[in-house]
Amino acid sequence: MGLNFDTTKPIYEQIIDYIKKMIVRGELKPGDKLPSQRELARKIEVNPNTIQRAYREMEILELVETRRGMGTFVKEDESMVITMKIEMAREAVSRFLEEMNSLGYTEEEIVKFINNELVNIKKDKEN
Amino acid sequence: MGLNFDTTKPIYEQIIDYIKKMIVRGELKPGDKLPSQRELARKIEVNPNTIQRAYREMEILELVETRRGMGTFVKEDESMVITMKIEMAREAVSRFLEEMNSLGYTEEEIVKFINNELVNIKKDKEN
Amino acid sequence: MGLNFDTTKPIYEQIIDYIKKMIVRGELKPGDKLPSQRELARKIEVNPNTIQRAYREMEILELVETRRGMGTFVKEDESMVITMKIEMAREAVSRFLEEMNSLGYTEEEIVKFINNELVNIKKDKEN
Amino acid sequence: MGLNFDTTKPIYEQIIDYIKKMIVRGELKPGDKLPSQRELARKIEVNPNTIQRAYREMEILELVETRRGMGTFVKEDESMVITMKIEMAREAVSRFLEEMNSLGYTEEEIVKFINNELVNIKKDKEN
DNA sequence: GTGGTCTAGACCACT
DNA sequence: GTGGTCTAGACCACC
Repeated sequence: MGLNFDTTKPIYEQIIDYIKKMIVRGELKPGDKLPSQRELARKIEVNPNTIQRAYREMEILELVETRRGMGTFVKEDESMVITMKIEMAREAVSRFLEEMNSLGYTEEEIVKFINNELVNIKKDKEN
Repeated sequence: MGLNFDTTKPIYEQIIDYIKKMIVRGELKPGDKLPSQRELARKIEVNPNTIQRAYREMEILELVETRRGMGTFVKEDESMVITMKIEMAREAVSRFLEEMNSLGYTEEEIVKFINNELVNIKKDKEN
Repeated sequence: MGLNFDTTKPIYEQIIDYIKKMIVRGELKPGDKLPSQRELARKIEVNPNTIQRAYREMEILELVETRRGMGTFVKEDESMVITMKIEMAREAVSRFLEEMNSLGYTEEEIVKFINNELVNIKKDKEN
Repeated sequence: MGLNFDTTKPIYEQIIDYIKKMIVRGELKPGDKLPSQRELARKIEVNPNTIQRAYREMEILELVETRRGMGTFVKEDESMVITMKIEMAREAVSRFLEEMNSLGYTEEEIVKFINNELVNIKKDKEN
């Protein structure tokens, strides 16, 4: 049946996603300092090593850079932010299209459906 | 930070989701027999009681009906299938819109984006 | 002969019936806490899983809601209580009419009979 | 909580009820012969001793009489039939009133309710 | 063979 | 403490 029961995402990946979203939304701008590993660990009640791993992976991906004794900073690379935003949006779209396909919707139906929903949401907001 | 690390879905819910999708896609039609609880348990290697729970919940939800000694069958209720399809699509759309919002996209941008993506996909298919 | 000898109701259904009646009678009001699963299991001497099943079914039916670590509570939905009361009364009436029919009574006779009985009961109470 | 889980009625009592209903409805008239114990046992797939017990109890209650070598017959006592019909109806009414009371209905409400239901049933039949 | 009920008990998460 | 999930296995009823 192709079922895959263990769907947990590692915590460090969830942290990466969260920080990437903050960057993409502009809540963390190029050059901004991330919270210190220890501080963040305390705040979200996670082992400091988990934060360490998340920051390390983001450094490998060149999203952030660590300056010894200074902390971890968002890279000064505006184009990276833009690329990342598009890439993450593409992934969201692709997951969404896959899911709608798995429900048996064709591309045309998907467009109709989402337009309908947006109209509904607008109406809701007006009231 | 509003993080919620435990993202596991219970196995029985994943089974329900999977079967609901099969119904919605028409791979299981009203009146069709589901695999027997024991057979499915062997196949996907979970305890028969877990399957039992999934089937039972679907029965309470009136998606399926069980006949003692005969098996478990998709309910003969075409309108239920249609309702379910729309409801599941709505949920998918809502999750998607939320995610795009969390990336900082407005409604208009989302529509543009998804149309672009669909055009890209069409091009890919043509090649 | 159409006889059906096995008339046992599952324990979990009997528990559901009992609690539904308490809700309908107002002994359990919307928002009230049900006894904890373990406490009730001890009290009526059944396995905690049996209680769990009864509570779970009531949750799917949206009669109660459970809050992790807090307990299980009657839903804050007064209209649900009213609907349930009427539905349960209808079932009782229908069972009764069926039984009277099986004794050979017509509708008119049934009405007469029950009115007579009520008069008798009133008299009994007065003495 | 006053719950009583074992609600099974002995099979021989269920058989007695069934035959009493046939007598009350006039499907078995005073003087009629009941099916032989062996025949009935085969028919409803029950141990002959169970039938034996049911017939024996009905004899004690003076509903039937056994004539050696001839079989078992409904007693030639029309007034007994009438008494029994009333008694069984009273029991049904009493069970019904009890149940409605347990749902929180007063006598007046019960009368209203049952009249309503009867009107509904009539309407259903007309269509 | 099928599903239905119930028990026993482990382990986890939330408060 | 609370409920939630899952496993293991017994026993029963229907076909």
